[in-house]
Amino acid sequence: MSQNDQVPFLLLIEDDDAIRTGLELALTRQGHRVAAAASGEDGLRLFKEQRPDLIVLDVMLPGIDGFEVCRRIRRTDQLPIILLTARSDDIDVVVGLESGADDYVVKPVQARVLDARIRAVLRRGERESSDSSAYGSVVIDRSAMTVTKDGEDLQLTPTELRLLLELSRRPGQALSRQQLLRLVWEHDYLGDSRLVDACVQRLRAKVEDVPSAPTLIRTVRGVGYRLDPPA
Amino acid sequence: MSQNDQVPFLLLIEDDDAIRTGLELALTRQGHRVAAAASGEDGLRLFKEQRPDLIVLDVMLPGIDGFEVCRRIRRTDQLPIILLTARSDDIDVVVGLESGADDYVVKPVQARVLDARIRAVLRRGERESSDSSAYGSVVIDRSAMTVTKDGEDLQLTPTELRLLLELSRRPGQALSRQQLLRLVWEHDYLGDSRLVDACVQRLRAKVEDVPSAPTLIRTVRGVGYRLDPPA
DNA sequence: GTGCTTGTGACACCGCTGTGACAGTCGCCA
DNA sequence: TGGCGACTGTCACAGCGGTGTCACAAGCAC
Repeated sequence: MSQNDQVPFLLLIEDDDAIRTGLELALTRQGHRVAAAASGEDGLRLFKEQRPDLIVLDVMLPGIDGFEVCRRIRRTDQLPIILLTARSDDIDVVVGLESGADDYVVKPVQARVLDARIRAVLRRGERESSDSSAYGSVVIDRSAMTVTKDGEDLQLTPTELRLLLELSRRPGQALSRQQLLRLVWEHDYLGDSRLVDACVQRLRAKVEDVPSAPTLIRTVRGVGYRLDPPA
Repeated sequence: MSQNDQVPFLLLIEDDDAIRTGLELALTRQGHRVAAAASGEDGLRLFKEQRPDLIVLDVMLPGIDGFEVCRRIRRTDQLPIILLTARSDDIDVVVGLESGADDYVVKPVQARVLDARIRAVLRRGERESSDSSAYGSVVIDRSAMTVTKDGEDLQLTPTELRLLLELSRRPGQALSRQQLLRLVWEHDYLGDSRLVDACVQRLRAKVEDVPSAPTLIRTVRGVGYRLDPPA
């Protein structure tokens, strides 16, 4: 938020000379400060020395590969990491996100695409730095314990608020009724009552534009519910 | 506060070497002056010697833990303290704020996020150190220790005044009855007495235009109370 | 003692919450 | 494509719990 004036400092880890120097040039021209490394080892060293704001990391590296670099960094730090992967290989994507990366880009990559991803990831990080998060017109303020829609207070009840807070701690992740029961109600067993559904319904009535066609709190059939991150 | 120049002077207390040196570097690059300590004892000593403008304090420390460091500092000083906590553990958060911290950040932490929080807390502090703040027609004068409404002295009792001051230290933030009890009364446990409510009621009677429909001191159902910042 | 402040407990009120029945919807399979 | 079964949405209602309010007595300073 206060950082909008400051130039982001990136670390680019990529062994292919042509791609590395090309991206370094392009990203510099897009207004970033860039450091570059040609191997995983050099990358980790540079990371510790220079503390970049974000890392762009090739997956296929000689020696320590990108996934491993990612995991090692994640042990102590949570700066954004964008993976560069050779093909749109879904397995790679999964492993990458599991190893703690924030986003991935498929090679060959256009500098302006990469730049757009970089800015998106940095923006996301800044939004999370405040205690509030926005889902379309709905804004959750964790410190004030209020939820607003188009700027107006939604007056959620305590249970509705807790439910929304728990969902928003894991945006995009489906939570079962059991899990929600534990997280929100601190019960263990739900009979066959409509407890969770009823609360979700009440929450939708306040939060959604069209409660009968929810776009925020989605039903995951056979599982439970999921809070969709903003588009 | 010994340092009144432009660059904020931070004290970082963190026992993990990797995180400490990493954050020290990153924060320095973000434009802060940073001193660092690896234990609670060292931290307290450095604090007395160097008088930083703000402290970033890990909770899990060998020997004196972060909460205790926080409490000891708070006995004599009001400088902003940001806690670093291992997980988004709600209990930790509550205890942290009760021990007198101004904010908390969950580890692993992104340097950018921490920087944003630091600037936010410092900004808040600047607003406060101007010794008066206005909430609509209600003006709190910290140096005179008076509260006026439409220019007339409200004659708050000592407890009412302390309650209002604690609320106004965190405008817009909901505070639980437990937290208020610790901050204002320095008790640990509230039975099921209406202590906080009664005091809030008396304060509202003096401060609000329509005490039965409060606009300044809002009830946050299931949580506690919150002082609304001026529109 | 006098006057003010503060903590306590009783009480009423209001709105939240959980329940269960029923209707509606979705997906699967023939 | 249509039907069936399972799953989900919806609703009304009664009980409950949190909050506002108040009176009173103890504490305290003068």
